[in-house]
Amino acid sequence: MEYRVCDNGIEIFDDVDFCPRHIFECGQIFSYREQPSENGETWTVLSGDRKAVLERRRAGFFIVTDSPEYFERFFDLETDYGAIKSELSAFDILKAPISFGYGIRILKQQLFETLISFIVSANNNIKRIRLILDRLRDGYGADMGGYHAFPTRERLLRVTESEFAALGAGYRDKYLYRTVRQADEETLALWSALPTVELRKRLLDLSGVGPKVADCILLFGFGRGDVFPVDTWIEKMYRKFYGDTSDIGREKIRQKLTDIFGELSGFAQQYLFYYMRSGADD
DNA sequence: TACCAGGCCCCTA
DNA sequence: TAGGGGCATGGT
Repeated sequence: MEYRVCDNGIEIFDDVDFCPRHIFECGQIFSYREQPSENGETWTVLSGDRKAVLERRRAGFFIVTDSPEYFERFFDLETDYGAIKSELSAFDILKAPISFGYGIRILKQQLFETLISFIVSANNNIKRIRLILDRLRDGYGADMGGYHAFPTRERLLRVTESEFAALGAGYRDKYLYRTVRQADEETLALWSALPTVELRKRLLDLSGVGPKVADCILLFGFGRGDVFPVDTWIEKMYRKFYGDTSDIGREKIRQKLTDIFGELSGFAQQYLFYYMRSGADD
């Protein structure tokens, strides 16, 4: 994909392998907003303490930001999604989902933010996840002038269980309280050197992190493509597409799907998730 | 008004 | 090791 990094942002000369709506609404991130604008769509996205605004251009987009290099990595611009889609299109099950979510890119998000966000995501709906995480940013994140940074672990150490509950986190309050004490940004960064299987074990030791949440952190934070998060939507998809009416559990579904898609599991999963959740499979 | 949501924890057997 | 009840709360 053709793009150019400049002082005040990034020019994207493509609207096929890069679509903000697909990227943001496919469920991998919660801190974004669409604004009505004259020339179509404008999006704001926050990552850690940084911000970017995406504006429509004639044949692509312009990403306005003070941190172009950061967002070049964040949007995974160096990866050839055309090649990934081409390879995955060999699977019948993915033809329609890829056609539907053609502009998806897997974001490379902050580790601590991804950890906290996906603990909140468990057994929750996306609108409420966004609500809770917005409150977390506004309540405990540094004021960056117009928006709040994602809170640091240092700051969250001073948040009580009942304060987490007051954000609307419900019974996840204790998971958040415990995990903030179990994991810090530096340790998570060190874990980046571990192979996926070992790294997954470390994540599963954290409170509120089960198989599905661990796989999301591996995919959206650590950039591991060899994981396939299985949630309620993927389970529905699996049962429907493969006509499986047995009592197969999510762990076995996960094993089957990672066997099928290998190193591209995470990408396949994201096209399928977006397709299913949008109700486009009817 | 029920049922559901990008599930996890913890107790049984 | 596997299975299942319980769980906060907002969306639909």
